[in-house]
Amino acid sequence: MTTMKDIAEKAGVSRSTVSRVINGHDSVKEEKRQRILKIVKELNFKPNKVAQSLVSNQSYLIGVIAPNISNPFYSEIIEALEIEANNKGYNIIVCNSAGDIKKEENYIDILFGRQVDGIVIIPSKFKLSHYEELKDNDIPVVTLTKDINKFDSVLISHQKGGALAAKHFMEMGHQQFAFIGPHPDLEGKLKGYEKELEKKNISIDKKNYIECNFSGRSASQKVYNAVSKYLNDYGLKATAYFVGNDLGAFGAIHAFYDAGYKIPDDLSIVGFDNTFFASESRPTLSSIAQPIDKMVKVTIDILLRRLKDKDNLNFEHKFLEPELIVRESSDYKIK
Amino acid sequence: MTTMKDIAEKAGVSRSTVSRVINGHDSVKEEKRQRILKIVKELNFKPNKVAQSLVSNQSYLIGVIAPNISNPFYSEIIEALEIEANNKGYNIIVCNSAGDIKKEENYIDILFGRQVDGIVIIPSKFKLSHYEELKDNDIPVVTLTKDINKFDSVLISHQKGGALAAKHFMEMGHQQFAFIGPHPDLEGKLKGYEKELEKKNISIDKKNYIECNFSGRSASQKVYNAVSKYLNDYGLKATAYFVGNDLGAFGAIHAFYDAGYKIPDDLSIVGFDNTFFASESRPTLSSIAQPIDKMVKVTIDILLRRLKDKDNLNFEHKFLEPELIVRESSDYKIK
DNA sequence: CTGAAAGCGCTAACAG
DNA sequence: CTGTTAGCGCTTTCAG
Repeated sequence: MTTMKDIAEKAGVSRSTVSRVINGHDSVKEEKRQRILKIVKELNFKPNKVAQSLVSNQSYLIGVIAPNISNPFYSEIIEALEIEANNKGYNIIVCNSAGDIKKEENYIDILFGRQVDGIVIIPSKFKLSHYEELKDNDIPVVTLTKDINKFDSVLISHQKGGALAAKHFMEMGHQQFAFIGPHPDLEGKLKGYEKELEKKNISIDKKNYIECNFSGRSASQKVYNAVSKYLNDYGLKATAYFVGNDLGAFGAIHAFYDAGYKIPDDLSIVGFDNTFFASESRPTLSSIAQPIDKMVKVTIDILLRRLKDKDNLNFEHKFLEPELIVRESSDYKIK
Repeated sequence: MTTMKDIAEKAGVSRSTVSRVINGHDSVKEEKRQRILKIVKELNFKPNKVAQSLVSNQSYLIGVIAPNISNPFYSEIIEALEIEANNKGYNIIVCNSAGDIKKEENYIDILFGRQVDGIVIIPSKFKLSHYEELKDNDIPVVTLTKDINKFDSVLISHQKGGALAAKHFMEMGHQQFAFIGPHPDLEGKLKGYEKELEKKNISIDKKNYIECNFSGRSASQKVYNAVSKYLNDYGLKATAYFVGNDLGAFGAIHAFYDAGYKIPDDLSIVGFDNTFFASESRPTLSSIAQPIDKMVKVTIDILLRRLKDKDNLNFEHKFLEPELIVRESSDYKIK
C-alpha cells in the first residue's frame, strides 16, 4: 500500500508537505505541489482514512440501525440516508436490528467503538433501553420515525396520519369503520383515526378492531389470517379499513379477495407508509405517505449540527406532515 | 472518551496489560485481570476500533456497492450480506451507485481509502472500467450477480433461468412465446429461453420481443408503456410472457389488465428474481428465484478466504442454480 | 507474568 | 514556504 512516506521520499519532501498538498492547504510552492500531485497520481495514492480518523477524531462515518433492511419502507429510508450522507462527505454503516432491542444495543456499542460521528436509529420499540441513561457519550444519536424522549427525533405525526385516513373515508361516504393493526397502537395512528371519527360522533364497533401484530417479514401473512378469521366470524362489518402499514394492507387485500369481496366496490382500504409497491399492486393502494426525503434531510441536518454543538441538551423533536395518496383501493364514493 | 490509558492508570498497570486483558490473551494474573475488567465495565470502556485498525491493518469492514438500495432484490441481498458479515465479526458500509459506473469507481476509491477488508459489488454494467487493470491493490473485490472476468464472481446461470421459464411454459401447453426485457439481453436470460424453445423447434416471433430498458426505479412504468404499445400495435400475439425482472413483470401485469386481458386465463407471466412482492401481488407472480442466502454466503466466504491468500490469482466464478417458483400468474394449463 | 518502547499513517503546531 | 517533532489509541516485540 502506498503511503505518504512513499510519496514524500519520491518527491524529496517531508510528509507534512505531502499532507498539505493532499488537504489542499495553500502554502506550498506551485512547483512542488505539481510534482507531488503527479507522484500521487502515478502511485495511485489514497490517504488512509483510518489514520486520518485517529488523529482528527472524525471518522466521517454514520451508523444506521434499522429493524429490517429489506422492508421497502426502511430500505427507502436507508437509500435516502446514504445519498444525503454522501452529499455531506459521509459514508454509512448499515446494521440490521431485526426488531430486537438487544441487537440494537449491541450495534450501538459496536458503532461507538468504531468512532462513528453519529448514529441514526430507527427504533423497534419506544425506548432504547439503558442507552437513555447512557448519554454521557459524545456521539449524537437521532431516532427516526419514533419519538424518544432523551434523543433528537424526526418523525411524522402518526395521529395526523390516522386523521387523514378517517377524513378521507368520511368524505367518500363511509359509515362503518375498521382498523387493522397492533392494538393498542401506541404510535397514535389509531388514536388519530378514532379522534377524527369522534368529531362526527362516529365510533368503531368492537368487532372492527382487527388486532394483528406487524413485526417481522410475515406481516402480510399475519394480517391475511386475522382478516380471514374476522370475515369468517362476523362477515364484512365495515366498508372502510385503515391498515397500520402497507405490507399489512396487501395481506388484507388478499384476504378480502379470497373471501369474494371486491375492492374498492365492497370496501375501501388505506395503508400506511406509501411504500413504492403501493403503486404496483392491483388494485393500487391508497396510503398515508411519510415524507422520507424530507425526514432524512432533517435527520442528517440535526446530526451534523449536533457535532458542532455537543453539549446542547435541548433535544429536537421534529414532526413532519404525513400526506394521503389516494389510489384505486379507496377510490369509490358511497351513495 | 475513555481510553486504555485511563484504564491502565486507574488499575495501576501498563497499557500492554490492559490490551492483553481486552484481547483475551492468557498470560495475565487472574487478580489483575479481574481488577481491570471491573474498571473496564465501570468506565464503560470500548476499545477504539480505529486505532486497532491502524495497527492491525484489519478494519473488519466490508464495502458493499449496489445500484439501488431500495430495489427489493438488492435490499434483500444487502440484508443477507449484513447478517452474514456480522456473523463473521464484520460491519458493512453500504454505497448506492445508482447504476452509474463513475459512481461505482468513486466508491471503490473511497472504500479503498477506508481500508475496508473487502468489497462486494453488484455491478451495473459488465465491466468495472479501469479497475480491471488496477488489480495491484490488495483489497479483494467480488462481484455479485454478474460475472466479470478479472474478479471473483458469484451469480446464478441466467441462461438456466431462462431455460426454466421456457420449460415451464411448454409444459403448460403454450405455443406462442414472448420476451420482455432489455434487448439484446447480454446476461443470457433470453438466450437460455430461446435455446430451450429451439429444442422443440419453436422460435419467437419478431413482434414478441418486447424491448424495454429496466434501469432505474421506473422499470415498471417503462414496461407498462412498452406492453401497452405492443398490445395496441399487434394485439395479444403470445400466451407466454417471460419478463426479465419482477418489477417489470408487475408493469406488464398492469398493462395486460388495463387492456382487458386476464391473467393467467388469457396469458401467463413469469418474472425474474422472486422478490418478496411476488407473493404479495395480485395475481401472485411466478418467478425465477435467485438463491440469495446461498449466494451471499459464498460471496463472504470467498472474500474472507482471499484475505488469507492474497496472491492467489485464480479467480473463482461461482454459478449457482436458479429455481422456478410457480404462482398464480402462470398456473394455467392450456388445453 | 508484565512493562517499556516502537510504530501503524497521518496531522498539526512550532520553528526556521 | 517547509521540515521537525509529537502524538492520536492501540498492539506487539523484547527484555526482565
